[in-house]
This record gives sequence, structure tokens and C-alpha cells, in this order.
Amino acid sequence: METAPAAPPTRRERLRAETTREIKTVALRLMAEGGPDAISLRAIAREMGMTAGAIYGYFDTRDTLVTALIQDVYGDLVDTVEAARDRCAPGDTAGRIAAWGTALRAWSLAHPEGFRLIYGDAVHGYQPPEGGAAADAAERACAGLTGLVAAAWPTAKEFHDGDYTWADFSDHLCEVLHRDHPELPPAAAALGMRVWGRMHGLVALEVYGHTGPLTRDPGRLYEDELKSMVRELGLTPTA
Amino acid sequence: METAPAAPPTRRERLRAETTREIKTVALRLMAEGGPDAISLRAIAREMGMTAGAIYGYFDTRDTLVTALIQDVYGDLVDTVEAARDRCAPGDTAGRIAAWGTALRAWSLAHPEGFRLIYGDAVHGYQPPEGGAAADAAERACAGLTGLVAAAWPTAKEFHDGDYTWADFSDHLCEVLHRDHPELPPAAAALGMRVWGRMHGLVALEVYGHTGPLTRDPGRLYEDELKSMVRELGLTPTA
DNA sequence: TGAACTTACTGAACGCCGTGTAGTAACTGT
DNA sequence: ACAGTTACTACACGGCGTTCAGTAAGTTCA
Repeated sequence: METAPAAPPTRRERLRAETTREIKTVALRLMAEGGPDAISLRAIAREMGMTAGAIYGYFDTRDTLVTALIQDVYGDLVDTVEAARDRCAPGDTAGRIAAWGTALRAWSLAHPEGFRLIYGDAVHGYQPPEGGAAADAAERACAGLTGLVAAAWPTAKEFHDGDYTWADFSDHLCEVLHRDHPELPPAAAALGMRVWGRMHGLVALEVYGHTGPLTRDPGRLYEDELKSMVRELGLTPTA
Repeated sequence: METAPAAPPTRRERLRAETTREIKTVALRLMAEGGPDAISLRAIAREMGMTAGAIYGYFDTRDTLVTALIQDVYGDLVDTVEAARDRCAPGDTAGRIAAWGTALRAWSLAHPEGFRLIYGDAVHGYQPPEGGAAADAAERACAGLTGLVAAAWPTAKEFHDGDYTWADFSDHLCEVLHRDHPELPPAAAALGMRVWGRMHGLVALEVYGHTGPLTRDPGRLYEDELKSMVRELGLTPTA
């Protein structure tokens, strides 16, 4: 969308970008310290020695800021799980899936407010934009899974039925899948989402404190579930 | 805990109980209409022709009211899924599990605010009490699952490993399991939680709008996942 | 019946919140 | 030096949960 040849940023622009960053940084810090409820324009401004109104010069509305935060946090999550996945050899599909899953849980427990921000309704009255941050998040999450699913597909016999059509999935997801893995049928998209959902379930319950009162070792539960899943994909769990 | 022989309620007590119920009813209605954010003491009071302060005569604090709501809503959910499960013949374990799962999703989509209330952080700043409503919910959910898991256990060979101990689970869960199904090993408790988590994942993603942008038929995805799960439990999916 | 007590509720206040808007002071380019 | 832009403040509005003094009923007992 940028038509101009990107002139070097003026002093004004630099200061502006810096303040924008600072607002988000402070917001994330407040959130990490006091939970997502601690994100209030007034608290952020207070922390920065400003007035709440000043923030409106940088973000149209509180929800715009929250959306930006979601994108930042989501980027962090995606980077983390993909880095973990890529620490396994490209051929070790079982290991890569397990690494991905383990990293997902680890990140979520390390950043529960982030998890709530992305996957819950952490912020009072926040309405995601049309299409929205949640949509972005989902698209990216699914795209990230695609590689894993593609690698597992040949052995994932169990999932080759299901009678799915490309029309069952969003245009964007279809495009990404076609581009990166043209050999995959629509059922592979379904598999990706199911894998995602399966991991999400136990993590969400744990982050929201629903498994805590029931078991003293939710980690083992999760790892076993992960192992089961890998096995059901026709792969042999490593270690 | 009631020591007195429960004298018939006085007029005062009846009115009081009625008002308490009305507060909760109005709160649930507001929530159904305007999402969980619509639950505010002021809005409830307004709706009832009262002042916000008056509600403090019935609930110590807003969170106390929310906790009561969670318990009510959770009771409704549990009743619904158990009723669906019991509409299948006691011998039809596969059918009962599928009915349970299908009813879970149906209820969640019909009452998204309720789902958020129980499993998310629907209400701004709500802090569950120690032990808490979430704990209650989890205990009851798991107890409800126990029957299904018990029925599936003989065929669920895949899950008979895992090396769990009773010490891995909460005392209360162990008691319930021992009482109702003394033949089950600790690994069965783990299986119950895993089944729960697996269903929760896709439903949570859907309720929070993460699957919507990706697929046009999340229901099929869910039903397939349910069927897979039943199969992996060593059962034959019905229909 | 009438006094003493208890309950249910109001109304105003406190400090929090997001959001607008008018005004000011500082930077920026000519 | 001057005009224009930008960054910000100050204040106001209505919302929120919560507290508290006060009032008007309902209830109990002499």
C-alpha cells in the first residue's frame, strides 16, 4: 500500500513510533503484572506521565490498541512454537508435532494473560474488528499447522475420509494450502483444525484453572494426549 | 449443616428468596441479551426498579453474585448433556459418548455467554473464590464423564498405560471414582480429563470465533473429531 | 394498641473507567 | 519570523462497583 519510496523517517516520525511502541510495551507490562484488566488507557497514561486522552493520538480507540496488542502477542506465540518446531529435524515429523504442542502449552502457561487476550475475552467490552484479530490469529495458527499436517498426511490414513470440499473452508485458508501444499486434499485442512483444537482444549482448561483442581500433573496429561495424537497420525512418538 | 428442624419460611423469608431469584434471573437475561458485560449491579437494579446498593443486601459483592450465576448456568449445562447422554440406551456406550459430546457443543453454541461465563473470563475483574466455582465446575464435569469413561474403559486399550497414580489426582475426584467405579485404575481418570479436553478445544475455539473464519462447517469437524475419539476408545461409532 | 427492633431500600458520595472536545504549548518547514 | 501541524492537557459526561448514613416500612412483644 506504500506508494512513496519510503523517505527516511523524520524526527517527528521517530518520536511518534517510539511513543507508539512505549504505549504497547507499558500495556503489555501492566497486563503481565495485573492481568488483562490492568490494561486501561488511564493506567497506561499514568505510567507514562501522560493523560488518557493523549493515547487517542496514537490509537483511535481502546479496542484498536487491544487489537494491536493481540497481534503483537500472537506474533510472539507463533514465533515461539514455530521456533520450537524447527529445532527438530525436518524429517522428524513426530518430533516436530510434539515440539510444537509442548511449546504451545509452555508459552501459554508462561503468558496466561497473553493466552486469555488471544483466545478469551480478556478485555472488558472488547469487540474484535470485522474479520478481526481473532480471524488473523486463526489464519496464522492454521497456516503454521499446515506444514505439520502436510508432513503427517501420508501416514494419517484414519483421516483421509470425511468427505470435505474446499468450499467448506475459508478462501484464504484454501489459498495458503494450495500454494504451500498443492498435493493436499480438503480433508487435510480439517485435520489441521482438529489437531489445533485438540491441543487447545487441555491448554485452555489449564490456563483458566479448570484442570488444576483435578490433577496435580496436567503436564503429563497433555504430553500423553500429544503422544496419542502423534500415534493416531500414524507416526511413532520419539522418546 | 442445618441444625434447626427447618421451620416453615416466614413471609419475610419468602420475599427474600424471591428477590434473590429475581436478581439472578434478571442477570441471566441481561447476559443473554447483551453478553456477559451486561451484568452490572446497576443494570440489574435498574431493571428491577431498585438501586444498585440494594443488591448488597442479597449478595456480599458482585463476585458472589457471579459465582452464584456460574453455579446455576453450570448446573444447566450438566443437566443438559447428561439428559442427552441418558437418552441413549445404557449399553450403547459409543452412542452415549457421542450424544454427550454433541449436546456439549449444542448447548455451548446456544448459550455462548454461559460458556464464556463458566470457561472464560466473561466478567470484568471477576476473581473466583478459593477452590472456587471453576473447581466445582471441573469436579462435576469430570464426575459426569466418569460414567462414560468407565463404560468405555474395557475397550480403551490404548489408554491403559500412562503410569498414573491416584496421587496424581485431587482427593475429591479419587473419592468419586472409587465410590462409583472401584474397578477403574488412575489412568481412567486421566482418560476422562483428556476426553473432556478434547471436546472442549473445538467448542471453545468455535464459541470464541476462532474457527468461524476458517471453516464454514465447524459442526462436521466436531462430529468427525467425536467419531474419531469414539473409535480410538475401541468402540464402533453408531450411524 | 403502641413502643422497640429489624429489615429493605434510597441517595449521595468516592474513585475507577472510556471517550469526546476545546484549548495550549511546542515543534517544523518556509 | 510566521503559519501550520502536532502532542498534549484539562475538563466534562455517563458508566461502573462499593460504602454509608438515613428512612420507611414490616415485625415482635408488652
